[in-house]
Amino acid sequence: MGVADRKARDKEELKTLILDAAMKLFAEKGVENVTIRNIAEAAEYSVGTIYVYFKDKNAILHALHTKGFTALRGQFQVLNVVADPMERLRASGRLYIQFAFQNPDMYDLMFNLEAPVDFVNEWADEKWNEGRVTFGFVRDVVQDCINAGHFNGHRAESLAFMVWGMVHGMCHLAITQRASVVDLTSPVEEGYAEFIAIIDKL
Amino acid sequence: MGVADRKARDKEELKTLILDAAMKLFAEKGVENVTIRNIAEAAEYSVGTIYVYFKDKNAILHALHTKGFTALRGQFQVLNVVADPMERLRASGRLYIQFAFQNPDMYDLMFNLEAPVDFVNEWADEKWNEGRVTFGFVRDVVQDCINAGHFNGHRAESLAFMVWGMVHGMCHLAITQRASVVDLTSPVEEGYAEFIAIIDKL
DNA sequence: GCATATTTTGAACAACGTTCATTACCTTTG
DNA sequence: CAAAGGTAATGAACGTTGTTCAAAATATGC
Repeated sequence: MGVADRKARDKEELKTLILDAAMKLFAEKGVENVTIRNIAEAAEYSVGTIYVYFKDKNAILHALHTKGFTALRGQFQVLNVVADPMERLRASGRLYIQFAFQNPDMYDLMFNLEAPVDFVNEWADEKWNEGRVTFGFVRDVVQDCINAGHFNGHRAESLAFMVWGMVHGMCHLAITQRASVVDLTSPVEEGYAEFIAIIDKL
Repeated sequence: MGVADRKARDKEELKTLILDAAMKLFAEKGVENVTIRNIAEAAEYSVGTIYVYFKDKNAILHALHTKGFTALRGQFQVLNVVADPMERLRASGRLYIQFAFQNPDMYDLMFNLEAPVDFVNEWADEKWNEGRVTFGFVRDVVQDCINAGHFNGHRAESLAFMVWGMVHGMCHLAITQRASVVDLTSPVEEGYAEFIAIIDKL
């Protein structure tokens, strides 16, 4: 096997090597069907080595989950060039949907991974930073819209959560196959178009 | 143990007995942490008996998932007494949110259970009936609103999906702890209030 | 070149979902 | 009532999982 003929690699690289192998397998076989032994084989290391670099399987899932939010946040940065806040809001939703559909497995990991006991404090107690920053971007966009005179009588925090929930909800329903009961060819796109039409009328 | 001192019970009842035991354990320990052996012990039967009544563990999850949608559909029926379609729409969302928060484990099961291979046809190919009927209720409400002159220029199917996505998305984020990054005491309620405010202005 | 520290290994363990030959129970018949 | 036949319940056993850890391999320092 490949275990024999591999080169010496830097230590920190190994962590990302394992993560890359895991992510690749998740995309191929689905998160549920990937074992630590699979990951070890794909990374060309033994099972024990995986546990030297990651406390347990959940730590791998959690690392990928964070990587996903970092990637999404990075994509959001690009939108800062859009001057008009309303257009920036529209584009945020479009980009979010695009991200979800281009990385459905990653998306699934980012939102269906239940907070493991080890990370439960990091989750509930103010410390889930990637999520905080990513939502913060959306809230800031909404706040900019309000400052520009839109959404009269609405508050940024709650309105931003509604928007996040709407876009996430449609993506989640689609990715978990629940949108098959909707008689549309592109439910998420068409649903989002309804939202755009609504805010255009406000 | 309890296995010895139990009475003879009707055959079809045993299936629901097993399901009730499973649901109870899910609520107590979380879906992930419940084993077939747990369920068997709670139902006071042996492991093998579980497999007489259910093909495998997924069949149990799928049965509960369907039970959940049936229950939700039943709750929706009550709303038919609400004459005004717009008020019925608002009430549907409120009831949906209430259902999700009163049965978070059931809700998790209903939407996070990935379509098992055995049921994949039932899902994708037009046969996921409980879901179809439940969504159909929402679409009909929206259609009634349109017929009554509201939501000018919108289509019932896509608008209904947007609404479903919004309410589901907020509930899902809250139940999976993601709403902790939102600086609100009741993110879902306040987010839904924003939606109500928006449609009141249309 | 030897000793020490670090990294990698994979056999072993407990617990899981699942199967199936065996046992226990119930019903029918003479 | 007793024997026969059918149905329901059983739990030991199997393969696979996540995880551990003493041992082996490799790298580093002197």
